[in-house]
Amino acid sequence: MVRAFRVYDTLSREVRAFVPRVSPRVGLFVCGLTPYAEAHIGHGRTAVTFDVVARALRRWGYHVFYVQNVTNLDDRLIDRGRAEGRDPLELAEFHFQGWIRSMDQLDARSVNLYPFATDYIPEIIDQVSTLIDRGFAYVVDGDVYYEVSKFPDYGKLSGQKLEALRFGTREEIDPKKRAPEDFSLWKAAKPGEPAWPSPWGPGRPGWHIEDTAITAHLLGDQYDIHGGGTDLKFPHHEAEIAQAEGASGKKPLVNYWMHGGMLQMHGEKMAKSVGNVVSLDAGIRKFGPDVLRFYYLNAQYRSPLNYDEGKSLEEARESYASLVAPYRRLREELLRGGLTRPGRELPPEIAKTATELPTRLDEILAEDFQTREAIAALYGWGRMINEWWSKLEGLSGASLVTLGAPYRWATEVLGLFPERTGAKAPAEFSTLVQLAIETRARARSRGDFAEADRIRQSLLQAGIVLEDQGSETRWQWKRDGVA
RNA sequence: GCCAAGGUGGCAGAAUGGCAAAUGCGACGGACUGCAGAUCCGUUUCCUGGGGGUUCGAUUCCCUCCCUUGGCUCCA
Repeated sequence: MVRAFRVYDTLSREVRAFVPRVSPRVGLFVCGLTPYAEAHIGHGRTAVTFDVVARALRRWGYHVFYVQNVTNLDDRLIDRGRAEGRDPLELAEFHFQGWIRSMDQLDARSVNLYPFATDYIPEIIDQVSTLIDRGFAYVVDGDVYYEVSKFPDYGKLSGQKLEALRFGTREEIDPKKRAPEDFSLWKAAKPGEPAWPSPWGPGRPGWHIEDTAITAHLLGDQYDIHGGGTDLKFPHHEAEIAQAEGASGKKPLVNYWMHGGMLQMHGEKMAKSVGNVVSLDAGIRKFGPDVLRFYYLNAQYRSPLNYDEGKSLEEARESYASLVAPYRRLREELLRGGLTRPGRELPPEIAKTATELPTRLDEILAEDFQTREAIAALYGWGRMINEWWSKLEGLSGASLVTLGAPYRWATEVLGLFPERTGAKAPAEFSTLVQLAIETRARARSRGDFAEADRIRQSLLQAGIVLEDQGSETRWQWKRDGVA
C-alpha cells in the first residue's frame, strides 16, 4: 500500500492528488547540471529538494526511478573548454565528479541514474528524425529546427503567448530559422567541435532534445514527475513538451511538473552570469553539509531563498544546533547503556506521541512536501524531550529508542541527523579528553577555577566544547553546530 | 510590454472566512551555574504591501494599484 500525497503542479497551477501512472512505480526526471564549471549553492538546493521528494516517495512505498541528466556538451562547455585548452567532454566529466562528491557529502544520493547527453546520441537522432517525419521539424544546411507553430500547445506550461514574447533581446536571431520562436534540435558541426554522424550531416544535439530522448528511452513516452528550477520553465520545459508530445503523439508528457524556487544572493538569482556565485563545495566546507541541508529544507521549496552567510546561514547554524541538541542528548544516553539497558518505561502518553509522530510527519510532507512544517514539528518534539528530561532519567534502552523515532524519520526522509554528526573519535582520543576533563574537575573541586577555565579554553582551541551538566561534564566537537 | 510566482513580527517562515497569527533565530528578564554553555520559565500583546468591495466578521474571497523575484531562447 502506498501513501497518498498531494503536490503542486506547475502546469495546472494547483496542488493536486498524486496518481502514479502505474502504481507503485514512479518515474522521476530532474534537469541536472551543465557541468562547465563548479556547481553552486543554488544547484545544491534543487538537488536536495528532489532528494527529499525521492526519499519521501520511497518511504511511502513507491518504487521511484529517479533520473537526473547531465548536459555534458553544449556551447558553454565548448567555449570554456577552448578557453582552458581542455576537451569539453573531459571538462564536463571533471565537474560532474565534483558534483557527485558534493552530493555524497550532502547525503543526496537518491538519484538512480545520471545519463550523459552524449551517451544517447542514437536516441536523440531517432527522436529528431521522428519529429521531422511527423512534420514538426525542418532541416536547413545540416541544422534541424523545431517548428513551434506546428505545435499548438506551445506555451501551456508557462502561460506565454508567442506573439507577446520578445525574441532576439539576448541573442541574435538565427537567420536560418523560419520563425524566431523555433529552436534547435540538431546543430551542424563547426570545425573543432565534437560531432557525431547523422542523417543531416555531422553535428551535435541542441539543448532541449537530450532530455526528451533520454526520458523516452528510460521512462517512456509519458511519465510521472518532472522537476527542475523555475528558471527552466520557459523555454526549456516548454520545448520538452513540444518535442516529446510531438514525437510520441501522446499527451501529457508528464503528469506533474515540480519547479524549485531560486536561490538568491543580494536579491538576485545566484548565477554565474550575475557573478554572485558561491560554489557548493565552498558552502559545504564553510557551514557543513548538515547545516546547509537544514538551510535548504527550512524553507518552502517553491519560494525563493536568500543566501547570506552572515545572516541566513548563521541563523540556520543556530537553529540546526538547537534542533540537534535534544537528539544528541538521547543519543548519548543511549550510547551509555546500549539498546538493551534496563530501566523505566516511558509514560504511555509520551510513548504514544513518539510512536505516532512519524506518521504525522508523513502527513505533513504529503501536503506538497512542506519540509519547513515538518521541521517545526520536530522542534516541538525536541522541546518535549527537553522539558521531560529530568523526569526521564533511568529510562530503558527501548524507551530511549522510542523517543528517537521522530529523529529516525527525519534521517530517513529529510536526511538530517545523519550518524556522521556524532563525534566518532577513536577510543584513545576519548580517553585523553576524558583525562583532561577529570583534571579540570579536580581543579574545580579545589576551587581553582582559573586552572579549570584554562583547560576548558585549551580544549576549545582544539575544537572540543565542554558542557557541565550537574556533576557531569560532557564534550563534543565544536563543528557539530553547538558552539 | 507580456507570462508566472510572491508581498505576514527585528529576521526566517507557517496557518486560517471567526478565540489579537504556528515554529525557529535574535533580544530582554528570571531560575540553574564558580563562570560559561545547555536546559527550563516569562516577556518580545497593538506583524498579514496600499486602496476599494463581498461578509455579521478577511490576513484568508473579488477588483485595483504599488513593489519584489523568475522567465521572454545561456540557466537548477
